[in-house]
Amino acid sequence: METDTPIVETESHQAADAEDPSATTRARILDISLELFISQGYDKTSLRQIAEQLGFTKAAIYYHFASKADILMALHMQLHDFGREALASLGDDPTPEQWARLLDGLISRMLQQRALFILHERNQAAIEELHRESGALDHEDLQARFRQVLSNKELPADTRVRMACAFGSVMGALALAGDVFADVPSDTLGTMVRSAVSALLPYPSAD
Amino acid sequence: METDTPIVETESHQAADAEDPSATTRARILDISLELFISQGYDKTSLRQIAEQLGFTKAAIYYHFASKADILMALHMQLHDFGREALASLGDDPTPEQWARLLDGLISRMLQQRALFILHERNQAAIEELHRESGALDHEDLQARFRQVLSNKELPADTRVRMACAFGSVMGALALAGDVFADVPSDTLGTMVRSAVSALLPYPSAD
DNA sequence: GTCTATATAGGGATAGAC
DNA sequence: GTCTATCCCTATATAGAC
Repeated sequence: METDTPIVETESHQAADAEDPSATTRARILDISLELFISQGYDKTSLRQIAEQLGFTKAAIYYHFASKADILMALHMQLHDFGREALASLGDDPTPEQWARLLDGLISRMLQQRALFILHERNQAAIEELHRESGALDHEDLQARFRQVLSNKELPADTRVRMACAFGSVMGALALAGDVFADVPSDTLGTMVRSAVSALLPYPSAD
Repeated sequence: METDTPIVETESHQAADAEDPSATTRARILDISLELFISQGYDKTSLRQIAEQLGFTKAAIYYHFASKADILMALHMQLHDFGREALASLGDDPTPEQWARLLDGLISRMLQQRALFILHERNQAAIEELHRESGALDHEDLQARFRQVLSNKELPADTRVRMACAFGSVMGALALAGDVFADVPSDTLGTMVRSAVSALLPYPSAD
């Protein structure tokens, strides 16, 4: 399956400086879970299986996470933080120009974090359930924000569709990076996708 | 969730002329399953739940399908047939021009059948497992064919990336049709997506 | 063709020893 | 922080009545 390029990067080690063993274990759990959740799906992945790859048993995981859903939530939050930060620069109804610039600036970091995006694409149902159960905590969600931007009726329909296509282009390339595009260096791929985005949303770049 | 536009169209009623009750029930099972597999995911959807919506019980489903996986397989085959037919016109290593034309001709039918595409996007893991277990029966798979086309090293990398972006654009619009783009008529949406594809792969259309 | 009842298995989660 | 043992629940699938 993923024999060529590893999809999973090292996780952002939360608040751990270097040697905190518990944080390291936590990160290992997230790493392995991310990989399994992508390749097998969240539901088909059992805690027993995760524990097996870690080298210890199912129950040990409960020391680090309250539940299986909690692991998914932690991974979800990594993407959420990524998106929150990215969308912060956008107003309530961004212009397609702003949208193009946003994608342009994000692409290389999206490529680095592509496992998180693929996780979401392939486990939307599980993540939606997560939201339902958590009640919308403080959870102004990324996806909701995303839909809001693309729903903006101030913009002509064809522009909104182009914005969706631009995002779809990025996701399409992302999904194939390290697989069909394993031969293309990440930087190069980023440049090419940026070119595609500007072909879809042809606005002059000011600076 | 899907309160606005129903994602699921009426299924192709296999070999049933009109009144064959068993074929109708079969189609109903597929309809309901498709809807549930998309909204909840394949794994989280139980046969009990499907039967509930049908108005009878779990065991009755086994009269029409040998297993739960069989239902997914039937749905998968609908997309497979769609794709087989579509890709038939392509040679082994199509030019980007042929690719653009293919997408162009396919978009409106893809929009009609978008539930099948979304099913695949959101249940890739389950479908891959299906393939593993079925052994590759006669199964020259759609996805493999797809990767093959985009892996063609005869083409420059940027062209291949553009082809992937074009497909991603279609999928991106597809995923949002009836949701964010519920206000855009299907025909109009199709036209806009076609325009996006030709912006990504700008080749003159001959006929 | 649809039902009830049941066999069987596996997963999530908890308790408590070390 | 990791282990064993166990509880409880739900799911697939089968057998057999109607």
